[in-house]
Amino acid sequence: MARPRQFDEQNAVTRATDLFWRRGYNATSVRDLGAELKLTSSSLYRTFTDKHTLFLRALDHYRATESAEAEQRLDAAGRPVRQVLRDWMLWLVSCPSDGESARGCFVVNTATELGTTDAQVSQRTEAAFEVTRQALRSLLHEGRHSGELPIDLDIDAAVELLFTTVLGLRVRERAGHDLARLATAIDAVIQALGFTSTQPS
Amino acid sequence: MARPRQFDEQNAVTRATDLFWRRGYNATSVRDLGAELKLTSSSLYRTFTDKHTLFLRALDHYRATESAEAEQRLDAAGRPVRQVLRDWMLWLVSCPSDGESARGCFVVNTATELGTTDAQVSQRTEAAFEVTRQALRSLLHEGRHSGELPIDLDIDAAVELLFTTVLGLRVRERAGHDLARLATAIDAVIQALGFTSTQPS
DNA sequence: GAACTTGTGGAGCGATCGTTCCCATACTAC
DNA sequence: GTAGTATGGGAACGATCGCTCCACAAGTTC
Repeated sequence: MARPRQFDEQNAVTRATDLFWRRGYNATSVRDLGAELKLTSSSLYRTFTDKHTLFLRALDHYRATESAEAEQRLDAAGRPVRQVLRDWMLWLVSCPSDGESARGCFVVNTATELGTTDAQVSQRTEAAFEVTRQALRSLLHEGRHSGELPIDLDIDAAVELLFTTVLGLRVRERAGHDLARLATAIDAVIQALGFTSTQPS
Repeated sequence: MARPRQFDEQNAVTRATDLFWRRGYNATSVRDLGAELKLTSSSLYRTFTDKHTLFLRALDHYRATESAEAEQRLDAAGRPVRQVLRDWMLWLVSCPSDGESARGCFVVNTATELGTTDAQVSQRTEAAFEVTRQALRSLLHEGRHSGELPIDLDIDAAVELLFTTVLGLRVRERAGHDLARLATAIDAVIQALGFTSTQPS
């Protein structure tokens, strides 16, 4: 109906997500965002209201892409549960850290930086956490049903252990820890689940 | 030789540590610090050089107090290793969150906020992590030596698993997760170590 | 073409950032 | 008491913060 946009809004959100992901909320200024998204501040504010709202958009975008891919990779689809779990965790800690420093997990970084002080943010981080927990729960149920996992496995406990371990792995990835050590932790937690068939994965 | 200080430097560092711990580096302004430490900016800068240096002092103070207590609590001193480990982790996640929001672990919060971008900071966080890993390693060796843990326990793997789990617990504490669920994760990781004597701890 | 609507560029708002400076103050040394 | 010295209080520096405003550009509708 009038002058069309010269930029792609979705692409801008993607770039904003990457910047917030790497630097965190407080360390990313609106001018940084403008430079990275190639937007003037007027376009940025007209389109995204303000910095905080754009951050929420970035969080939502992350969940819709990165988190969604993670959950997709947790879908067994007939493959051995042990292998799915192992590949998934290895994939988590070897995420592309394209140049600069390791990014870790945007949700984990955000949860620790903004803690429980921002209701809109913590509602999103908690929702993301819950989705992962449910995906893990489903996978373990499938493993127990198929006989890969012991019938008396305490799934609630196993989910808590796996989920907690994953958060730890994400922190260690962000901190730049040696991938080999993270792989050791991954194999250890998988062994802890007590898979019955110990075929190599 | 001249006018004496009206404030206790050590107490000021303690208060600064608490503030940085709760809010992080970027979200804590020098004026916030001045108000909390009851210092004017001139005294603050004369004593602590600048914000970044004070932050390093706070990190060092944290390691010398909180981290030191954590490592002391990891010293078996004749008690069953299983009990030491369990009490230690429960203590970690039920740290006093005196009012306001949960503080988590200052080292973990710092490592995720500043990542690997600040060499002086990451050198300290990595050193703190290494001390914890070594304390865990010693405890596991003791458990294996006393027969509490299986003789063929892979201690390297167990250390990586425990350490990673602990980082995850700290994140979840910061995020305000239910203590009962964290306790479930703790019991699960302890069970994973395969203690031989299963007496109640 | 004219009228209208929306995006763009950029100056600039008030507030706050980390930091410095000045001076009165309060103590020691003699 | 006097001289010397480090501190405490606080104004104020330049830079940057998040954000607003406005004139102009670039389209659509008729």
